[in-house]
Amino acid sequence: MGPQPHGHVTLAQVATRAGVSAQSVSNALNNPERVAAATRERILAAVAELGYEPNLSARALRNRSSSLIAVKMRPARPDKASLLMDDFLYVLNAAAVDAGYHLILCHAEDGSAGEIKAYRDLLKKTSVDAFILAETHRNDDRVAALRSWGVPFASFGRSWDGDDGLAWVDVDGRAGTRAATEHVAAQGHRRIGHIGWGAESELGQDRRDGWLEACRERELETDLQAAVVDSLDAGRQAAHRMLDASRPATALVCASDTLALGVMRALHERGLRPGADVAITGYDDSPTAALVSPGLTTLRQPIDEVGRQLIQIVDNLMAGDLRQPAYALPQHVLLEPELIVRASSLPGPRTPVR
Amino acid sequence: MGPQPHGHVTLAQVATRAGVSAQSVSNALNNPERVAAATRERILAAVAELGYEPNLSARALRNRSSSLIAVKMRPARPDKASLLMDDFLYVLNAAAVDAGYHLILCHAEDGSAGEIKAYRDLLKKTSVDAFILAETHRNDDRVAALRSWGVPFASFGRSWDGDDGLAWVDVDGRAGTRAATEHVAAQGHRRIGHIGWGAESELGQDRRDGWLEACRERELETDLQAAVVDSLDAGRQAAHRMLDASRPATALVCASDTLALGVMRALHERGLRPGADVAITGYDDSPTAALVSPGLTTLRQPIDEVGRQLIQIVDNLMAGDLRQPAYALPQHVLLEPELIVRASSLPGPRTPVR
DNA sequence: CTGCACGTTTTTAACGTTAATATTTGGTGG
DNA sequence: CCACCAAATATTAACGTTAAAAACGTGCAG
Repeated sequence: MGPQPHGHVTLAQVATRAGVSAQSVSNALNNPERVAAATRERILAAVAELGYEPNLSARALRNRSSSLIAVKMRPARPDKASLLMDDFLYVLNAAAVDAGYHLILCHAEDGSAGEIKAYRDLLKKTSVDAFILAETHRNDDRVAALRSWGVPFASFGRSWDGDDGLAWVDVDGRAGTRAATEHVAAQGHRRIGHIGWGAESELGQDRRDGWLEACRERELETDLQAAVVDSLDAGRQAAHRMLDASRPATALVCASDTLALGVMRALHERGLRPGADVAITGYDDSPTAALVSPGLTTLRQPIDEVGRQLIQIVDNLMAGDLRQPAYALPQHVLLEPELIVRASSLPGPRTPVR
Repeated sequence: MGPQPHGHVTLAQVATRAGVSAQSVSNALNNPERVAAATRERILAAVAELGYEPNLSARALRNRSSSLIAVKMRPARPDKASLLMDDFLYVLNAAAVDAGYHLILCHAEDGSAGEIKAYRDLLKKTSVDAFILAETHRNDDRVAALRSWGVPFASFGRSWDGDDGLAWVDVDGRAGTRAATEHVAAQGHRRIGHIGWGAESELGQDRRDGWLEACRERELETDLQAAVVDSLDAGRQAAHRMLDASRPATALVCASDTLALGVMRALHERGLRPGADVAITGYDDSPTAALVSPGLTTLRQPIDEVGRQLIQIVDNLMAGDLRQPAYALPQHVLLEPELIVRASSLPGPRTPVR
């Protein structure tokens, strides 16, 4: 009585079983209101009995839509605290499956030429329905390309060039860094430095601004700042500079966990203790942050929510796509990060007891 | 002169352009030897000119194969050093794309019931061509299910029940732990403890065996061992126990970076220095290992190679599938991990200079 | 009793590809 | 000059689904 061992059950077989036409079965499943209640029940019984599942290839061909959403994989740089890509993919996929889609991975170098070609190929070949981008920047080629093709897409990371047509979900970096700065200020710190990224990074500027604002409100000096690349060693060297200053930093707010871990390395080299001697905060709540000793105070991005929202946006776009090709319903979602306080920013006991 | 703005180019359009039938175009692309050289060139020119890319949905429907390989995403547990899933997916995807496939993510709880149903659904609905599993264990339901369905699949992680029909790629955990043990022994350590996982984990036993062997060869005691769950806190507590022993450990070889980081936490709590006071080694070379201070000595798994091999195996299986349904060409690949020596296992300078 | 509208169901055709089969072409040997 | 063969190309049909149009009652107003 179980389902067939092999040879996928088709619509036609279900139709025969239920004594109706194939189209009625299709309707019963996709447009239930079009078929009479009694017939519908009979059909659904046959579907359940035979264990029918629609063949997505056929449906994709017929509908010109694959229910696949493409996401780009980035290589995990060895030097960096894994940027929650792992978690992000997981929640994104969960949300996608929930909404009836599947995630398909896109492979391309970060260089935009090959990347755009990869997108186009994917689009032409597999009929990918939508794209999820991460880390868009000013004048992003990918955004231009995807829009010119009329494909629904959404970005994790806002449009920095004030492009209202772009749908995005982002996390408020300024508010995050501000919270971290206020937190260390509340511990009594007055010489609070910031280690972040160069001016070419809009994200970096945003995070730095939060520190600037918080310092100005408290009339703290803002001379201790560094704009470096995102690597352990860059953070380490910047920390050494700020600790060698005539009036050295007692707290360092960083734009990433990677940089903060570089600071910890510097302290380790100087025989100083994170927390007790110098307060440190990072950004991202990478797995590493919870695992180092002492634990790293950091900002957790609500990626579950980011994932859900992104899928919802492309889902909407795909529905709306039927009426308007573009700028139908631009959506922007700005979420708040959460400050996770660990020992790296607290004076703590001299010799902690277990 | 560019390709059409929209409305995907079809085989028929190329055929018209080249003045041949659609089938000839199909042949020119898939079975070049069947068409005359002159015609082939004319066709390929038309293909290039129109920017034709085959529609994979149509091809999937016709061929009953989607060129999609399913991989399961796991939730990244907060307590764990990100288990290289990120990197693994990246290299796996790169290898897949290289071989003409795409990776599609599978979502399911780890509980086997729902997971198998998810696999089956994917198989029925999308015509997924193959599966990649990770961390198979003894009497794995998934292996049984996939085999019963006759789907090609390969596993990252060997078959622990001596199942020769299962194709797998794995990394030699025993050799890895042995290398770590020999490394600390070479530093002069004589009281070398091991913190690993319980007997239910075949992987854990394998890694422990490497430590046991290395100790026995050197006639070192093996009384300092702990079998715990894979969490920071478990590692931390086990470390405290081994340091409280009457003849305490001076080196701790761990089955994972997570456990090793727990040991570091314990040392931090006791005011001891990793490397200088107690040598520590981990396993996996998670991003965290390079970022903590001091850096964590650990074993790097050659995941690039793992990814390539896995894809090659399923690729072979899919080719061979035409002749033999199963046990056609079972493949087993055992790779060696690489010991990455960092400061956590070295006596090092008392106060390192930058 | 005819005609018409409505709710329900079936038929037809198409999405783009390719295996299987059929047809054409050019060349050989009888 | 015809029969025959091989190579090259064309035609047919099918993969499973669904939009669109057609067909089928059934009830109701004229």
